[in-house]
Amino acid sequence: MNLPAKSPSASETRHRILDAAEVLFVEHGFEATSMRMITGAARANLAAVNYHFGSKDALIQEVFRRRLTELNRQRLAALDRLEADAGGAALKPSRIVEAYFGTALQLAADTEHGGHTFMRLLGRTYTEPNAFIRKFLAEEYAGVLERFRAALYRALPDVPREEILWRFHFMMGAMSYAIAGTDGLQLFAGRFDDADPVRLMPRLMSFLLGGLRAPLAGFEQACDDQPGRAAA
Amino acid sequence: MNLPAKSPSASETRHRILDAAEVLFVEHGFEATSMRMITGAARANLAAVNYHFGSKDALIQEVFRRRLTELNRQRLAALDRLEADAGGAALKPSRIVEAYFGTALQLAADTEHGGHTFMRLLGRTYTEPNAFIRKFLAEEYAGVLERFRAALYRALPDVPREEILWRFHFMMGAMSYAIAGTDGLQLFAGRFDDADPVRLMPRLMSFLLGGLRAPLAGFEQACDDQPGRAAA
Amino acid sequence: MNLPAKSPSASETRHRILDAAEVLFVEHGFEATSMRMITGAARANLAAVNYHFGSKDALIQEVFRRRLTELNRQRLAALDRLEADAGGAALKPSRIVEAYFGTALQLAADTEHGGHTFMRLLGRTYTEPNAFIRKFLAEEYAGVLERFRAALYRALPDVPREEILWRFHFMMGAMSYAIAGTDGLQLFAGRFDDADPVRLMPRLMSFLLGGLRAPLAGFEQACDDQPGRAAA
Amino acid sequence: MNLPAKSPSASETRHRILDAAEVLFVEHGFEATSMRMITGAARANLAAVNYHFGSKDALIQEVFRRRLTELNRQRLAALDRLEADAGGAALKPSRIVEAYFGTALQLAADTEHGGHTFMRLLGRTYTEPNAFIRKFLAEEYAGVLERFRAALYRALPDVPREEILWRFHFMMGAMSYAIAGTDGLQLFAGRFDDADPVRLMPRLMSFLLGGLRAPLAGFEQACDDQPGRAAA
DNA sequence: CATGAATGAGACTTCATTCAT
DNA sequence: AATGAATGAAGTCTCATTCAT
Repeated sequence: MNLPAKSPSASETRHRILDAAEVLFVEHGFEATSMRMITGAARANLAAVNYHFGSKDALIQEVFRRRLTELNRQRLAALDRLEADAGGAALKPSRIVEAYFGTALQLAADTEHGGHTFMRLLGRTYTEPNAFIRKFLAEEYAGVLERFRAALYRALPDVPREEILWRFHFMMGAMSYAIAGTDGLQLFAGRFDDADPVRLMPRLMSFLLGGLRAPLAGFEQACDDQPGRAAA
Repeated sequence: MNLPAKSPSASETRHRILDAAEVLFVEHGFEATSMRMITGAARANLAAVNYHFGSKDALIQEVFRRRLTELNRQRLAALDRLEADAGGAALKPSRIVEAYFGTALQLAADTEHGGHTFMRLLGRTYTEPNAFIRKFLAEEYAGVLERFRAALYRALPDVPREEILWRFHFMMGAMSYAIAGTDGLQLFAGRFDDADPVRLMPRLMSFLLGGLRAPLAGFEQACDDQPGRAAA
Repeated sequence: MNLPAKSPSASETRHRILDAAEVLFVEHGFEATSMRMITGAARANLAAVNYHFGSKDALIQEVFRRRLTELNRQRLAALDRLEADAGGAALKPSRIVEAYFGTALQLAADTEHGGHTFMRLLGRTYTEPNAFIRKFLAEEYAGVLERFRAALYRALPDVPREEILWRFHFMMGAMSYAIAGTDGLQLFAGRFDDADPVRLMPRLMSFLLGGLRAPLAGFEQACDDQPGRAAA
Repeated sequence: MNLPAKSPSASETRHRILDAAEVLFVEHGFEATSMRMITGAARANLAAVNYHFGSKDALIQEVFRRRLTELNRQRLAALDRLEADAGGAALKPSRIVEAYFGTALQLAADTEHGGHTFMRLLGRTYTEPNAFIRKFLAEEYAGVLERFRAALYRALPDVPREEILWRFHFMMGAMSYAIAGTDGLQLFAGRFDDADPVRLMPRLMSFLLGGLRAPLAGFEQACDDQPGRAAA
């Protein structure tokens, strides 16, 4: 099984280009990655990108589309399952957050099929200056975000909706940076002995939910300011 | 002090270039911002950048240096004050976080003198792929981070050090994205009626501390999963 | 005859390519018309041109050949008829000019079957810099021009032969430009309310014959310098 | 005198590029002339065209502008002189034609400073398919043509204005082709022993005026159909 | 008879940088 | 202190063409 696809319609070159581009985009960024670098790494002709995708921009778009379509499909499926299980009752916010960020973290933990690579790329791209990329990313996300936004509104009826959006925003930032920034800047170079993406999940999820549950205004709650110890 | 800058070494052209570059770097990124764009916006000769700074990379470095030096000086000063006030006792973690992130948020709230612009740039740069930029940013931060890391270790003696680093990491991500991503991707386009950077501060701070205080492992704490209401 | 073209050698794709190429060549020129444009407009595969014609140059050649062969056949037939009618006597120069240019103008008046399109293309091609095109056009014309040159020599025995050639040259220029330039440059934009190619014929023919009959050297003939009014 | 201009502001490279481009455009056409060919011939760097002109199109435009401005200035000056001499009386049509076409032919006779080269280029360009070139040529000509059109209308008050425009059109065609086509297609290859552009002038002028004076409609005027012999 | 995939060559343009002035 | 001219390298993209199917 898993024989190399010989069918020309599956265009094996096309896939090699997408894979090579994904890796190089993470490593050097979109602008600094030249078509020559991509086709070189993909063992393809320089003109192959334009032949298969039309332009560099279209290639970038396809790199995202093939992964995001699947990721967001899984996110929606997870949310569907939650709602089906709840049977009309309001969902627990933590479950919603898990459905959204857990799915992404699972993809980020996949180091075998490029999932980790892609999530690093995606994390960085949220602050991408290129207008074209921003635009189609927003379009690609529109549907999913709408669903999760509505779910959170229902789950947190007493929280001002604007605050919900902000916290969702903060959570996305924490996750993006956690994934994209770790191998990048390495501000605490050498100190992350354990950058295993698998173990990132519980750490990040705990942080995110802590942030989500934090008191709404001000931060001078009477507390000892120490992380709590989870009940076993 | 504060003499009228008559000195030719203070070269007004130099400042115009730095200001123009800062704005353009935020808008288009480093690679996509050409020397022509910079010198054009700064009403300077194309060769002026190389004349004043030596190279594009050196210009980038200087754009960061002039702001980061001051920002990190303020951070250290805030930490010094805290420690002086505590008189040898352990600091409250929330105060440390305030000293680090509050200072940055104050700069981000300054829309008059380019502070906001710079913080957006800085936020994006944490995930910058360019090796040269990563390297000097790490150097620029080394001292401050060392101090704050040590302070947090002392303030949270019972928390595994690795976990402290991770949470610091998550907090930086949430802040960076909150500042850099807001005007960028706009995933929830049009829904942020209130993107005022001044009001960002309490919101973000509350979220960060919530994350910092979250239970360490797992997230099935017995709680109602709702954000708390701060005591007045 | 007129059997339904079932023969595969008549390949309908071939004709669609020729028709599309003719139109595009007029619109954009040879160099600026790519094989993609041609096969796209002809709803054919990109490789179809090379398959059917061998190369782009061969296609260009065929676009001309299929029309020129017929046009020049008609020209020769008209001249044959004139000579047959004259029964050995010298021909009137105006009849010869009519045989040559009138035939072309008739083709140019055919807007139904691409004749107009082709004549615009032909008109422009007389000044085509491409060596290959010049060469085969010259060959294609060699026979016809030889016959008409000889006829004019006979019809105008007192006029230096060099002058005859020059005037023939001038006439071709006037006609080419009249056909090719009208829809193109439009120097007098909007002023040609009547660009009907059918009505072009008498106008141009009158001009050509006026030029042909003009005094040979100098131009200070005693005349009122006004166009004559034709006798009804 | 005529020392090589050392001043950098006169940018000698710029002129070399313009001269080289003019020659190559005549020889190969705009599309088939690459920037490499131009800068190669001008002994300049490949980037020099973009530095001095901004783009290939802008270079094309400048090639025309520098010559056409002068040519049309001379045409207007000639017309001004005619009108001044006439002192309010109507001009002879032949004088107007001389002012317009004679000036052009004089430039075409200048083989020393590229005038001949340029006129061949100009002649071909009247049927140029490239929309951009057509547009700016039309603009460049607008003023001159307006003046000459008005002058011809005044000089030929009894001739329908539309007919005047057509004949002007025909004359431009005859001239363009006479200049541009001679060295090009060479339909009568080898037969023009005397292609001397200086001697072209009286020949063409005679033809043009013959066409201008031709009877207006139909061409069956009672005449012997022979070119007249000019009165000495 | 026809086509999808692929390619080598070359197109125009832009880049950061240098240098003489 | 500053600049206009110039350049080598490299960018993306399009070209006509080929070939296995």
